[in-house]
Amino acid sequence: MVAAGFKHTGHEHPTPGSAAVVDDIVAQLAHEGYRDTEPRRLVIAAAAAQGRPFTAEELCAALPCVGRATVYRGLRLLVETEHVCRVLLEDRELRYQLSHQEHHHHMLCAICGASADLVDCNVEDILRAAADQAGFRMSGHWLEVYGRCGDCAE
Amino acid sequence: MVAAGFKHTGHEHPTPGSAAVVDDIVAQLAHEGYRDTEPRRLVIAAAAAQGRPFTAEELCAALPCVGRATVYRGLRLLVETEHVCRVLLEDRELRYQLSHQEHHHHMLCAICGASADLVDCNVEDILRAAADQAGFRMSGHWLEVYGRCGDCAE
DNA sequence: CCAGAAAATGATACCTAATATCGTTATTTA
DNA sequence: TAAATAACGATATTAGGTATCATTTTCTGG
Repeated sequence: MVAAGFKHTGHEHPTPGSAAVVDDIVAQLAHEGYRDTEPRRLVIAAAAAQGRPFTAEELCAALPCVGRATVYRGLRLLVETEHVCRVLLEDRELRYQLSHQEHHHHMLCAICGASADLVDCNVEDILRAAADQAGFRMSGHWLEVYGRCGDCAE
Repeated sequence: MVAAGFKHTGHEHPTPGSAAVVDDIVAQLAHEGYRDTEPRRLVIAAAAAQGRPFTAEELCAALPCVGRATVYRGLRLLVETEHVCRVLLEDRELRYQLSHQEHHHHMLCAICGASADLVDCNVEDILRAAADQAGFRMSGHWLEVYGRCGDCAE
């Protein structure tokens, strides 16, 4: 999963995939006033269990005992609270992924669907400067990078 | 439309909005084997008449005499032949715009919806380098920049 | 610990954007 | 100018996601 040569910084969860991740996120949500519910925990656990970016529908399928609307609501909440980030495939399919970093972008493998976080690339500054040149004040951006991961590059 | 300080390079169409733009594109399409049809011309003309990025539905509404499917097909063809580019809003709404450049990105105004082309920003190189670091071979990317245009910055 | 307030849930209806189907029409070209 | 085929358009269908709302669960304060 973790490609060689990239770093993790801050905002880490305990050993990914473990129940501790769920507890951790639930605790942070509680701190913001969101209740600790069983369906919500299931959504978080399922999200954490995915090896790579997943769709909302995949999560629904993985959680037949949780209502569709609840899965979608759960994902939305996790995105808003920045525990999950959204990634956009080349065909505009929307996928989700547990977030490990503050702010970052993704490299997505077109073959196997794996993702790697791109950190410490100062794209923002360059974009802001380019925007300035066009007379715009930049407030946000959407960036995805596509390619092949080391394993699929053959 | 054209914000101060950005350039147009290559792949230009004649005076935007004019019938010449339509003839120009139709001619290029003909060269690639696509037929010159009335509905297709209407789609191109309508696209060229838009002042800012537009949705497929907006074009359908602007062309009540052209079938929905034809509008969508026409747009798809124009995107494939790179006469039209797709832009993605922050809410993932897909819009289209006549393309004026070879390859470029867009700055989108969150207030008025205007767009400006970002050219000559060497983001690609930086991304490719960052991808390399993550062990990925980059093949493409999706980038949109959001903010406020000069007029809406107040 | 219990009751009430509020939040969350889940079944389902609905919506929107887009594609697929397929018989008909228009455009080429030989 | 006729045959081949590309394109069209009406419509059905799909996919992804949101809205509704009655019911259930969670939390809080007494």
